[in-house]
Amino acid sequence: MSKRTEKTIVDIAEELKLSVSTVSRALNDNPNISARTKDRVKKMARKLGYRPNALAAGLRNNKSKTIGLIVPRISMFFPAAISTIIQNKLQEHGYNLIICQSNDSYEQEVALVNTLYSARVDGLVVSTTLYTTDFSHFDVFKDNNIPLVFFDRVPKDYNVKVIKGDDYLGGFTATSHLIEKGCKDIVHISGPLSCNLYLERVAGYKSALQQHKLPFRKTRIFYQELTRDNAWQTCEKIFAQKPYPDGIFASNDTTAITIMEYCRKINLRVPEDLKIVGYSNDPRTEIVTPPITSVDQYPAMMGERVVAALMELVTSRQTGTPRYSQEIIPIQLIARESSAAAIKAAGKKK
Amino acid sequence: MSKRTEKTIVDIAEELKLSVSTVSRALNDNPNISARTKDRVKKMARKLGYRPNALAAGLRNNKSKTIGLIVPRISMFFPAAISTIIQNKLQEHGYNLIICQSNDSYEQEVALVNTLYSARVDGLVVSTTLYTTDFSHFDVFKDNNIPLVFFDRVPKDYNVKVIKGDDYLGGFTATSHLIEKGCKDIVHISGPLSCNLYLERVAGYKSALQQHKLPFRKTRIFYQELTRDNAWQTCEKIFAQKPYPDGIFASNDTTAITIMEYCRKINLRVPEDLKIVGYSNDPRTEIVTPPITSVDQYPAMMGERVVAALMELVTSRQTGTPRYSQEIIPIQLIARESSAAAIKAAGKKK
DNA sequence: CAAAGTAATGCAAACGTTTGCAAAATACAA
DNA sequence: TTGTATTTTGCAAACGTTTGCATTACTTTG
Repeated sequence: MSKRTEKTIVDIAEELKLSVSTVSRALNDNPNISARTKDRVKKMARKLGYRPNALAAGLRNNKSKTIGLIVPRISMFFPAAISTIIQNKLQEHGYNLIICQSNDSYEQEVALVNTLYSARVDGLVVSTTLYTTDFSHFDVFKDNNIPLVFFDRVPKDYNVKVIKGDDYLGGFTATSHLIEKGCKDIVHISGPLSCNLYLERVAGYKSALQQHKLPFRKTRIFYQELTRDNAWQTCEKIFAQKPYPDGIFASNDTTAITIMEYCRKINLRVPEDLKIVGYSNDPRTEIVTPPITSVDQYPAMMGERVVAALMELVTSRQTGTPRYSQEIIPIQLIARESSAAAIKAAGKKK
Repeated sequence: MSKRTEKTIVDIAEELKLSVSTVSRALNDNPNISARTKDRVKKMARKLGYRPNALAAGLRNNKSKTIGLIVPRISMFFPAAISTIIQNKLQEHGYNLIICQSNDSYEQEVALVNTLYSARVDGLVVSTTLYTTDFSHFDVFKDNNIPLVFFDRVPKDYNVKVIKGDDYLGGFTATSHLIEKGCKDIVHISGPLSCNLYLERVAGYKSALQQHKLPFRKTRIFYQELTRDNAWQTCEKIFAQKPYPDGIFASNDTTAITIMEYCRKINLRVPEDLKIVGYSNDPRTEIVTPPITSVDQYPAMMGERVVAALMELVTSRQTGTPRYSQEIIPIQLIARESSAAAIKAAGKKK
């Protein structure tokens, strides 16, 4: 149907016998265009069905009003929660968001960084792959002084803006909680240590044991991608022989939930025989029976801080070399039945 | 640090004493550029750290290699599941995806359509707001013959490509299932009828009742935004007076889960006293106790079909007026304990 | 009423690509 | 060697904006 119907500002200009510059300024509410002209231009724009071309403007201005986001997976609770916030906040600031998934593949991450750079995004937000230890593919952004913000899974030894949870404290708090509830033999199921945040949680775990004079044993800690399948297999290992642990601190909630299912299968009572703490406070932890204790990471706060940091960087682009800071978002342990003390739990179960 | 370091193809051209056109063609593997030149160009591009500018190319080619996606919320299971698939598939096709959330606000949806048009996306994928009944804001896309695909929440009486679940059958199957399990008085909690798919599920519900010679009563059906809070309130209404229903078909899983929590609170046994069926097969239905029967909508298949349809439209842009078709994705009832027949359930509960 | 100041508009270049057409370089044939 | 076919390269315009600077059109003031 409509062939070359794409109206541009030159169409408006011709129609009104004005110059394109005047039209452009009028549309952008430039102060030294008369009110009358602005009015005429806007009316005509509407009449012609004019639609601004962001590509052209972006090319000219060297800014796309678009932000890139790379997360491992948008279907996982924590990144999903943060992405939601980020998208909504950016929308308020007039930015579009290109969301990409690395699927925890380093190669994909590298490729994505490049295409997002090609798209000339005005900023990039990243939560890295589990296995990203080399960060040089982000250099393009740093070198060209394009706002770059990492959150949650953040780089180690790479000078850049970082917003992360308090993983050390999280690990410490979770473990301490189990100890306080009476656990003496606590297994920790961790993610791979290539990802820094797991390292910190492990440190917190160790530190809590030490502080309570409990022994740390290498055999009581497992490193794995925290999937359902892996969790099940690890359970099989753990419960292949006695003594069983009396507490498990899992570094994500999928794992915690799976452990609980396993317990049900082998008739181990939670929390009487085994206490469980997860991580992230996935809403699933609340609806499962018994509800699972977890460490909340305040995703909304983190998302808001990410956008705030990004906007700061975007507006202060020219102001010399930015000082890269690291922000720590607090955590909070949400105690639920899965880690309740023996007596109380027994009472509740009738 | 680096000031005007942005290298362009003209830098490459100058460096190599070639024309920009040759460089451009070389980079794009144009067949009538000699292998030797291609090689030289690519080497130099790498050496200079050249990065293609997609904005410039997009402006010139009138295509951005970017697709827009508008969903109510990316944190809800079903849209999230589909978005994941769509993003991954598009990535394979070399397209970026701009994901936007309407937050179920009609005004936001309109605004998003416009900004995505401004961004000159090469296609738009939409699952509408609950309250979108006027679709004229999508006309820009139709009129300019830009690929436009709707899924799940699709328009009524708006000639466009549509990929939807079999909602009538879903409603029918869910209701029939409850009847077969012995329910005689089935409540249906539906979304607002401004959204077509709920209308169809209601039709399925009615039709199942009728087919089994059960009476349809207006008072046994509720229309509301399917949130947790609303579900709880509706439960309070439903169980404010006897007779209680013996089955509830909820049009989403959040509602189904909330109903079950409510039952626990008022000591109503599921499935003995009340059987429940949800919709969408949210993974939460599986981990809750008892697990909840739900209607699976094959989100992966739907997402794949969306992308396939989109790509077809993108490639056949010039080929006259496209014939808009409607694709129906099948559904499948996943029977779980929440709707188990009386005897069996009693046995299982010990 | 002229001069000077201010307000409003226009010119033209630039942003980084791609591409139709023309031109040059090379290969082939007679 | 010349002419023709074929391969390879270059010219220049175009995509739709924005913006520094120049110009014109109005006001104001002495």
